[in-house]
Amino acid sequence: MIPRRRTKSLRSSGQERQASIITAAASLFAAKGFQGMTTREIAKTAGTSEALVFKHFPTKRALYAAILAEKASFSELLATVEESARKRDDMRVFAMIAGYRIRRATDPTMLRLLLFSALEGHEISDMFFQNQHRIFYDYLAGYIERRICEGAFRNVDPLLAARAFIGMLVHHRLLHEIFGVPAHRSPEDTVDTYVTLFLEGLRVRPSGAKEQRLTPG
Amino acid sequence: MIPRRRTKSLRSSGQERQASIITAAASLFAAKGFQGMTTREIAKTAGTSEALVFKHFPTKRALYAAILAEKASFSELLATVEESARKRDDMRVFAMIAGYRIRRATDPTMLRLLLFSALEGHEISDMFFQNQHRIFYDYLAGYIERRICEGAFRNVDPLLAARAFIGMLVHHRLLHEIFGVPAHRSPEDTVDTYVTLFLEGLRVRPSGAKEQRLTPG
DNA sequence: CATTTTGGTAAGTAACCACTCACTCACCGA
DNA sequence: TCGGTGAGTGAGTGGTTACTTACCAAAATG
Repeated sequence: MIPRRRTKSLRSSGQERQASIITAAASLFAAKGFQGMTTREIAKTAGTSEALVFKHFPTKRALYAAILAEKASFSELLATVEESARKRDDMRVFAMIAGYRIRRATDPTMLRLLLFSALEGHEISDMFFQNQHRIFYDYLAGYIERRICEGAFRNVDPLLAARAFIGMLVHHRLLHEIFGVPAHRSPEDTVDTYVTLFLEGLRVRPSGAKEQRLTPG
Repeated sequence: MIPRRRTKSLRSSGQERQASIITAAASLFAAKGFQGMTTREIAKTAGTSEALVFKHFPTKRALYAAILAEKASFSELLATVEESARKRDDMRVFAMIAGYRIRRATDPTMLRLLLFSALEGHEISDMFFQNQHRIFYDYLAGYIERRICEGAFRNVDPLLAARAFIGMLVHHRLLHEIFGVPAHRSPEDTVDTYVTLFLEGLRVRPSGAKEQRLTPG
């Protein structure tokens, strides 16, 4: 039933082709958006004909849906973070998240892909964001909330705080990957600056020195 | 030379029409992007014919350039902020910037416009970012740097700190305007949370209580 | 009033788009 | 060896796109 090709053949299996089409389409989509890429380009990039693309995917939109369905989740990161979270090692928790997003920035095309799909307003984009990203914000907000209850963090809205932190990181990538702003600091320095800035803003102050007006008037 | 039309006429002046075409094109561009909007739609939205659009703008790209050229600058905001900056009223400086971007969020289409143009990689987008946004980051970084020299802020990279703050705000708008996340706090609360979080992270700690380990181990 | 200028358009055109069709050919089981 | 099946394609199709052309009429000008 399943064709086991033991020797090299001139033809690919259906799954191989399908994967190569998705890969080609994904890179084109990240570069040009849904409207910007043509089915002819996709076929050429995938090394096949346009007709074959439509043999695998009934419409261009269906191909687009397949792209998003294939894309990564944060489960890998969350599992690693969870360990530091149990130890209440705030610095490490946030540094890992920041490092994951800045240093070895997942897939450089992911941000473009996500933004394009959101801007162009495809329905699947919502699902993508709800399933992949909300859990991430919720996890982080949950951690912050716990630390507030434990008296380690100041009493702020946990979800806003989580978004503030992710906001620093996303914006950083936005500037670099979308707007082409050059990095003027090493990734390590950058991660350290953001994490320290955020944690210092969140941690409770030593008691007795509640207010410190720096400038009179 | 200049046609002074004292009575209503059936025809608009060149400048009026040009403006209405740009307005129509801008809203369509923000909604669908450059590739997503068609010249036919632009004409229909502007209430004229397609041919007239091309009488005013030689190509679709030229029209796109006109859109970006028309769009706002931050000079208004910067002038208002400058007053609080002279008084060294940190809270107000950052609250004004945050309020400007969150409460009465400039033009809700601006962010979409900027992102679309950056993603689609038009050359004019670079110029737009360089001229309109860099000065904003540089101004904020300059203020932070001054406050560091004065001993009010901790010694962090001023540009990274500025980007961190703007990042919180941009990300906030991104979630709401692009990804459709509902606001669960009032704009005032949101601004206050972000500003406090950021300023607490930036201000120097009261001397004598440098380290406060909250959790042993 | 005649004329020039300017605002405005209907009706194209060539190129390009997503998508289809009729067809060939490689491979495999029997 | 041979027929069936799925991989693969060249050459379209109708519709849409950015952009043109040829022409018209309302003002402005004198």
